[in-house]
Amino acid sequence: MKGTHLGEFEELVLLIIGVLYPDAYGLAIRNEIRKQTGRSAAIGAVHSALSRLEEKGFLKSHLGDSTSERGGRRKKLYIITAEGKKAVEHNRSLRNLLWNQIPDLAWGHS
Amino acid sequence: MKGTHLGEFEELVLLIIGVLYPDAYGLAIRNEIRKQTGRSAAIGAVHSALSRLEEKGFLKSHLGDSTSERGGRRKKLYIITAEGKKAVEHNRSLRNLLWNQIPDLAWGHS
DNA sequence: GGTTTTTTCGTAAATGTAGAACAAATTGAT
DNA sequence: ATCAATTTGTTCTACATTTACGAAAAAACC
Repeated sequence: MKGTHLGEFEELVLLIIGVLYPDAYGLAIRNEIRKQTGRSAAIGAVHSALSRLEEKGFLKSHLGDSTSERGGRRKKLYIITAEGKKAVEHNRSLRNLLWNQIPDLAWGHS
Repeated sequence: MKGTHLGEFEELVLLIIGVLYPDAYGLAIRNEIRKQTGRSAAIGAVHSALSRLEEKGFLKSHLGDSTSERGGRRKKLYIITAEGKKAVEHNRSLRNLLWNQIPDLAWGHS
């Protein structure tokens, strides 16, 4: 499955980076995940997902300006690549396709 | 992450089971995945996802009729539970929420 | 017994989780 | 001005869960 698919957490991170554009970096992503989903991801989890996504070509990174205000290391900012967009859209349309083929009866058995 | 989240492949399997209702079982699921997505999943991968989904309470299984025609073991048929439905819908609405917050500019950098 | 269909089992690889260790930038004290 | 303390952020290391693959075992029919 290497390199080809988007894991569940990876996809979440990719979407969050879109929401945060253009100021998406590790800690901000972690905070936005908590804010939007209530899920508390460890910082290491976020960064390892980021590395994998960049390896796969779904993200690109660059260092932020050094003109920060209050101390702290420079941010590593991430943006979505064309490949990343394609992957997210592919997932989205596939799920919609399947969703529409599911008969009402299939839902909700106890 | 145990028990709480729906992995990427697990979610796909869950949707396919809906599409196949009420005749979803291991091999049929494998074939439908190939048909709908072009992705060729190993039979073992499908069954291990099924086991986990059932453990998590997202699926329920029962053995199919023994009135088969040509030899072959009895099928283990799967249907989605109310919990399973809830999980899929939760994922769906969360993604839509995020999707709608992504500005156009965020997409498609090379 | 032999064949067919399907599930179960064992092992390996990729992804997800977690937090400590390390690094760089600012602040404040001397 | 220099240096330690603080703050903010990333990298590293270890382990758990999920996904992948295919051989082996089961069950049904001839």
